[in-house]
Amino acid sequence: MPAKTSTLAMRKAAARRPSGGLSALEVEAIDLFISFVRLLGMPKSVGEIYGLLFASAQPLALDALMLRLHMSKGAASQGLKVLRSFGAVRTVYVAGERRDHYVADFELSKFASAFIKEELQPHLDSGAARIARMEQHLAKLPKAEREAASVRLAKLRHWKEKGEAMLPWLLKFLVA
Amino acid sequence: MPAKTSTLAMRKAAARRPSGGLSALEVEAIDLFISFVRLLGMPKSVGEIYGLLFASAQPLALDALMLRLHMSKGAASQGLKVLRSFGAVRTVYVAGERRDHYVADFELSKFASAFIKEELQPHLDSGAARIARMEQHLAKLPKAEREAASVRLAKLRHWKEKGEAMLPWLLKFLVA
DNA sequence: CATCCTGTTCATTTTTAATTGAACACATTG
DNA sequence: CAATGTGTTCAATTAAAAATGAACAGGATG
Repeated sequence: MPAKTSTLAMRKAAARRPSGGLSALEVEAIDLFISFVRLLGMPKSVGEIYGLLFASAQPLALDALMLRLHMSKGAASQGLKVLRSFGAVRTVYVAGERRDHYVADFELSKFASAFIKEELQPHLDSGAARIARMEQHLAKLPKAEREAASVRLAKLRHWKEKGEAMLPWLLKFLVA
Repeated sequence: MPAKTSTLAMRKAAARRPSGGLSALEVEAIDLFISFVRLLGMPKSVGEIYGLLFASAQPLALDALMLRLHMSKGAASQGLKVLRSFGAVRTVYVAGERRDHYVADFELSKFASAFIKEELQPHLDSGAARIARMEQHLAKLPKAEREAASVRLAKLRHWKEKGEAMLPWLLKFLVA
């Protein structure tokens, strides 16, 4: 059974901008999230979608997003896919509606932990693998070069350890 | 007076690859730093340059970078410019050489603090400004919409504060 | 002071990333 | 079971970012 998710006044307000007029508040939210997702290296369409859902009092379906953001169906579908994939957005049941309706999950930490798990962690791992390989190469160098190189490698190892120490902390901080 | 920065053996090794042959170690270092700078949203040429300087036992001049990385003069010049700008790289005096020679500064924290100061901090600031503007808009909304929106705004404020709390800590952690 | 050397800048080109839109698969409906 | 509604995928297009290379400015050199 659906919860009462919107008031009559809200529905009226939404009806007043059926095909794209965005309120000043919505525009600010969208801008905010565009720059946020860009910082994480995601396409701006993802920020647009999340921003609008974040600001919207009602759940929105794919065509509402297309219409109000002037975005193609493909982009909206893909954007929702990545947002779903890390739980930043979820579908809600809307009585008598056939199409999926989406709402934003307010836990911003979902962005952060997805970023950490999908970007930072793999980078650290491949970095560690590369350092290991460099150690192999090191052994084969003539002594003169080896000494200079091993100092540098020690630096890399140190950074790697620092990164590995930081990630869990960062994750905890953001999720808390 | 110049310090003794390279041995004869090193010079010979360098001479063996005058125009681009990169050692296995250099290739690994370059790959590592390419993926690192990409993570920070910088062009890969910056990672190539820093990677080669990091791995190189001798200071390198602009043409050496061009030659060994197969990179245009413009790209090398620009890349060095950004690396200099946050102190990841510096020039060293080399006796009897007219052109500038560069070495990598090993404090990786320079990348991190540059990123924080030039990317994260401005984002947080503009985010704060946007939230303030949203609060203005909020006041003008009809009551029904205002209530839902103010819950969301409170969320945003909370994230903003979290970010502001995190940055100094992060900076300290990385520089330490 | 004319010439060469070194490095920077910036308009153009190339490369890479994101978006579009049409084809498709699948479910629903009459 | 045809027709319609909904959402996904992916080849083609468009837009954004980065690299190139030629023009330039300033400094050294003879």
